[in-house]
Amino acid sequence: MTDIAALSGVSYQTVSRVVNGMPDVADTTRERLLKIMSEVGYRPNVTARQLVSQRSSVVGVVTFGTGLYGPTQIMVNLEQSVKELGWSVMFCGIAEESVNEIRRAVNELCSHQVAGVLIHLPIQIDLQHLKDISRNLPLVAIDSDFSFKAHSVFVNQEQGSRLVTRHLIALRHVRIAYLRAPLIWRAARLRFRGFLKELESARLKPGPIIEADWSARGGFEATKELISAKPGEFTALVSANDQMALGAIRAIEEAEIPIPARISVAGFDDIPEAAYLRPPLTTVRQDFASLGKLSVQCLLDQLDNPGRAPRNRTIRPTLIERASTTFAPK
Amino acid sequence: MTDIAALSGVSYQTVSRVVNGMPDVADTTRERLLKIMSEVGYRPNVTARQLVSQRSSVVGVVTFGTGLYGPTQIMVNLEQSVKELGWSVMFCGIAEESVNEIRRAVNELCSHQVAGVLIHLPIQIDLQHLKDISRNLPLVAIDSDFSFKAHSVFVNQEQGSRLVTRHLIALRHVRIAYLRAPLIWRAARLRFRGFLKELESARLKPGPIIEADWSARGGFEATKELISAKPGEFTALVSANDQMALGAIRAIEEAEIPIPARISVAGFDDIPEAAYLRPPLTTVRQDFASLGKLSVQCLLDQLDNPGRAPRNRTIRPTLIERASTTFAPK
DNA sequence: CCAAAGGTCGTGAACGTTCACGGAGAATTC
DNA sequence: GAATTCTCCGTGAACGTTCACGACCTTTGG
Repeated sequence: MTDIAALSGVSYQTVSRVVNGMPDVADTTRERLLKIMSEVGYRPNVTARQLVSQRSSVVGVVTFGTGLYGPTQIMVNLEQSVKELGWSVMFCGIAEESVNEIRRAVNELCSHQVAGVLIHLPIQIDLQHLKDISRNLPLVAIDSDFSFKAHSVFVNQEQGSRLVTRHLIALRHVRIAYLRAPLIWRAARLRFRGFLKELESARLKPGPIIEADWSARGGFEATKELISAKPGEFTALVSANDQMALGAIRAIEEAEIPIPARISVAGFDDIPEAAYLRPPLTTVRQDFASLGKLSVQCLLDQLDNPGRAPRNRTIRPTLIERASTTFAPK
Repeated sequence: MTDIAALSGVSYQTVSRVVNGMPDVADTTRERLLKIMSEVGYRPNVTARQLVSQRSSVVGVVTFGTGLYGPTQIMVNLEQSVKELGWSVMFCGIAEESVNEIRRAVNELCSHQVAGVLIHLPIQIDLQHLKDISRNLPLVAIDSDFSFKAHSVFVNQEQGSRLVTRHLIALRHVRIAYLRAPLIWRAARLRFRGFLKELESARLKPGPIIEADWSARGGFEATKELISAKPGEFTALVSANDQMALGAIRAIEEAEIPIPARISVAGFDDIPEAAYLRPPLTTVRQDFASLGKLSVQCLLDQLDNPGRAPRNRTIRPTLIERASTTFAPK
């Protein structure tokens, strides 16, 4: 900046004014400076700016479970939403599911002077100790449980699960099995609970419950075992996500049971492939784009009026009916 | 830092030494300072450190096409590899496929004083103008074509495509159709070329060529049309990725043509679901983890010895044989 | 007992900005 | 014609670090 100033015979302050598009500078000098800057290839140093102004246009994102569809989707959409704002985003993945790792991640982001942190923590962890970390650090929890009050954006997982369960009940299914994911995962817990609750309000007993690790492979193995252990004990299977549903479908068809004629199958997530599986998968869609936008907006709100009490926003998922579910067999 | 110094009665320099784990400070004072720092919750300001030391431990990543399997996978694995280094990563997605957008992205990252840039540019763009931008900015091109010499890491897409084509030829297929992706995509072009080359070296003529947009939906539509237009003109179909292969499979089965008995199908990518499709998909696997590691390592090399001539590293994909391919029908 | 060496700590300057001022000249007002 | 306002620009200080250097005190060697 001083170089530019020297080069054009004005003071650094004037250069600063031009860079930031502030008033109080003659049009002629402004254009002259702009020209020189683009010739030299001047790039303002955001780092120095942050240092002195004590403000930042970078938001930190901490995520876990990248590799899974949901977390990845969230990551990508957050980046998108932040970019639309003209800000930058700094990611910090965590390796293991420990409080210390999270603390480390938040600390790292704070060291980089981020304006705020978006944190997506899909697993159950005792977060009491995080409370002090977040003291006067703007923070938005995305679809995560925090033991203390924090601004948050949720997808109503339970509601989504109820939708799909209700759909099957409406199709006169009575014995509905559930393929759940490990309950340390928040989404796994809530989806499972929604399933149970909806059954209860229809005065139905849950069918057999099995568990796998979100993957197609896991869903395949678990379902295969279920079929050989308790054949004919259910007419529908709800899976906690689409990948496991895919594995389940494969296991069921290997046992030569027709889908959906004898067994209906439903998933959760609406991965892009879901419509082209065979049969096309009935599932629940979460609007990740809105989730991203809402989260960023929530963070911005917090930056504008810091004192405000934590607010929750919730996104309702929608049921996508396809051919993998039909009326219960007689 | 000055606060810590005042609090413990030493100079800021001593505090700095403790923070950075440098020698020349007595064990007693070191422990005392460490204690005070953890009590107060002191976090070093990376921003200020960067400013004065003119060094940075942040690498920038610019990507395009998030949402697709490959780009997303690369993004996630890069984050992982950078983290293992103890560094941080700043992402910068680009909205449209223009040179200006890319320039903007690189500029933004430079403004943030990143140590170097990893750039994954899966589409064909005239990058002449980028040359000046990258002047003495360490840069690694990931599976991207740069018109000027840059350090790069590639996946041998062509080779992968040849592998799968050779596999089908070995199964005595003679009329092999190809479902390609739009040729502005680098991977689409190379995979298609590999297909053609392998056929040529076996003195075979390519079967019908169709095109779609990487998606299951696109693959479905294109294949459906192909079947109705030219029924029986091919005994195998190679797809440029797994999602399109999935769509193709669905279209073929809707036409009641058995897979692989009458038509063999192969994909590319080995998405986690590929093994659980029906039939399980023969495909080509790219090792994204290695790609990430190699890229970061390449960037580091460049930081250590700046003057060195650009080097290329290549990753060989591997063929994954599954049940969707078999001998050509008589 | 003195000089050299080693261990421990402090001082001033710099990094590239922004912020709160203040000042010179031109234009306007009464 | 003097006082006021407005337009444009510059100065000093600060942000939280690191770096190069120097100073003091203790130990070691002859």
